[in-house]
Amino acid sequence: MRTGKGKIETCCEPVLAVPLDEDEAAELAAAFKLLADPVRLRILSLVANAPGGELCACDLPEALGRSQPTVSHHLSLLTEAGLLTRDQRGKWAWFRVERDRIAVLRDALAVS
Amino acid sequence: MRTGKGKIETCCEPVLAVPLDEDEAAELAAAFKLLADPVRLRILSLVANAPGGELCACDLPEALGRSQPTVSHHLSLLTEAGLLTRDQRGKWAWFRVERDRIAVLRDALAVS
DNA sequence: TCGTCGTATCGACATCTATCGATATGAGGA
DNA sequence: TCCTCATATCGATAGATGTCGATACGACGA
Repeated sequence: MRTGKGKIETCCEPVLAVPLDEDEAAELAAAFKLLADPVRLRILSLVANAPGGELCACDLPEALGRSQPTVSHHLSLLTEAGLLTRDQRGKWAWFRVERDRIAVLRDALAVS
Repeated sequence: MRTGKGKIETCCEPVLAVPLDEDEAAELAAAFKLLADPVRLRILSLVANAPGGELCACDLPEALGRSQPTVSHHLSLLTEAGLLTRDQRGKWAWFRVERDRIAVLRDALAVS
């Protein structure tokens, strides 16, 4: 059974260019599910726009108005999927956006 | 309170280019939620690749392996959001993909 | 005015998930 | 070896949602 977790694969023909079979659809849907949450979108946005392109996890609970466990949960999902990469430095965890992964999802929505 | 329903707006700065505020994030998340389901992705894919770019709702329950009420439910969501347009012809409802709307979501994932 | 058939709505249910408090883990520093 | 603090995990809960059977609606044809 499908869990919705795990890395986003190179993945999937463009939705509008090729008929998707069940498995491709499930995989793509699991990927978009990660973008289907406002907290996760803001995490991606905050990290991408942080100075140097990286952000410390410690800044997020306040920036997002969510508890530390909640933030940690979302960071895990995004990192598992490969949309973020984690760099542990001493006590702090720093995150970067993996733009190639985002591009995969973007390309799946190719219009022409 | 936000329902997640209703039309996708012109909507939203690119996630990676501009820090999203809460409202923008909620709106974008609601939009991606529509793509976060395998049945809806397959509907979009099947309609987009149908001859003439349109498909009769009557073909979908069998093609998707879902009940007629379930298909109807998903068609409603996609149409409400403006990702599909409906054309009633006699007893049959025909659907087209609104590619401009898809492009809005695609552009929100602009990488560079 | 029926009957048929495509589609929509309703009600119910199981599953999923975002959330948080409490607690565990683990790395540094004293 | 403690204490501190950043982060992860656990357990519980409330709300969302995908699904279907039953039923209502509505257009067409006889």
